[in-house]
Parts: sequence; structure tokens; C-alpha cells
Amino acid sequence: MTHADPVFRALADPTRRAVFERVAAGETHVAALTVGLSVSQPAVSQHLATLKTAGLVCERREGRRTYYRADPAGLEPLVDWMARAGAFWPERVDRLKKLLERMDP
Amino acid sequence: MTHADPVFRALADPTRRAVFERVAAGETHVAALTVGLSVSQPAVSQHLATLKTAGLVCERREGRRTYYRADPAGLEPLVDWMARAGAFWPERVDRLKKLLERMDP
DNA sequence: CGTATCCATAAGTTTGGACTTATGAATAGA
DNA sequence: TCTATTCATAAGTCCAAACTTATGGATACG
Repeated sequence: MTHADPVFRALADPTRRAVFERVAAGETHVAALTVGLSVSQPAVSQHLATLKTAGLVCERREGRRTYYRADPAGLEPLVDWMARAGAFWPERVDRLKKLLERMDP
Repeated sequence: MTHADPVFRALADPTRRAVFERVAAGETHVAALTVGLSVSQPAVSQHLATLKTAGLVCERREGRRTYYRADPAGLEPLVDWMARAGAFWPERVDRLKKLLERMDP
């Protein structure tokens, strides 16, 4: 019953997904994110606002800058949904297990 | 490197996600899916076409009907992306593990 | 055969949302 | 204080895409 809708919507856009990936790689601020993204600074701010509403990122003000970091609980609705949608496929579970083994040997 | 884009796009729409959920729950045909979805039959067909392009469903013709079933490998790009995006959070991995344990005791 | 059902495609409409530029608030530093 | 950064918001534009109705092809069935 976790509302996965905002999360799916937020991650549907490639640019916004790129923003999230960079934030997830380590805390950064808006100006740093704007570099190399081929969109304007307001666009980045808007994407960050969407990600924040979806619960995927948190913010932290420091001086003139706003630092963003990924919220570890943000992807949980996605996992829950996959568990529900794929609950009928034991095969899926095996794949997930293998992936986790690769990630965490 | 798996193109997760079509998958994320396909699952972003609530109606299409509902279609996929019902297909994932068991093989069905278009007319059965149309019932209770509050959209027209062509809309359902279009959603199914999108899901098929994204690799999330397969089709099987039988008489006048077209039966759809979920492709077990369809969600893999999603899992891979999550692994990459969340690779920096060991905490995330633990949650996934707990979930899998609940799913597969 | 003729008809009804099932589905996909075509064509057109409409709305959400991903951008842009413009601007102002807040802070740092000279 | 004055100026330069940093960021968020406002307002407007534009396009993708989620619908609709219309239609035709294919199959079942009398």
C-alpha cells in the first residue's frame, strides 16, 4: 500500500534520473549538479523538488548552497511494488538473490 | 548498461501499471483486462503494446483472443538500475535481503 | 454464408510536464 | 554597504503521450 506512484513518476524522466544518480553517488549542491547536465539551473532545481516530494532526496542548507543527498528509504516503495508485482515468479526472486550476492560478497 | 528507460517510462503511468499488475497476476486476454479499468479497449491495447515494447509482457494468440503474460526478465533492468544507484548504501542491501527472506522463507 | 466478437491500428484531441527566461530572496565577501 | 553567488519560484512555451472514436481484419458460431 506504499504509494509508489510519485517514485515511479519521478524516475521516469531520464534527466531527473541522472540527477538522482549523481546525488546518490554523494552529497552535492545545485551548482555542481548543473555542470554537465545540459539543462538550466532552474530545471535542476525543479527536478530536485520533484525528487524531494517523492521522498528520494533530502536537503541541507549551508550558506548560499543547498546540499542534497539521497534518502535511503526512498527506493523502498519501488522494492515493495516489485515484490508484490513479481511475487508470483519464484524465478524473479532467484535473480534478485544472485544480484545481491554479487553486490555483497 | 541495460536500458532501463523504456521500463521506467512504461511503469510511470498508473493505468498501465495496473494493467501490468493484473497481467503479472496471471495470464489474461484484453477483454478481461478492459473490465474494471475505466478506460476503453483501445487504450488497454495501447498500454499492452507499450509494455511489450518495454519487454515487460509477452503475447500469445489463441483464436480471437490475445493472451498476455508477464515476462520474468522484464523487471531486470529495474533491479540492475537500483543496484547501481543504490550501490553506495549498504543499508539498502540489507533491506532488500530482509524483503527476500520474507518472500522466500 | 452472415453475423457477432475480439483485438489492433489510425487519426485527432487534450492535458501534463519538461523546459525556458526573468526575477527575487538570502548569504558571502570586498 | 555594495556586489556577486547561489538557489528557488513565477510565468509562459512546447511537445510527448494518454486518451477518445472510428474502423478494419481475423476468428468463432449460428
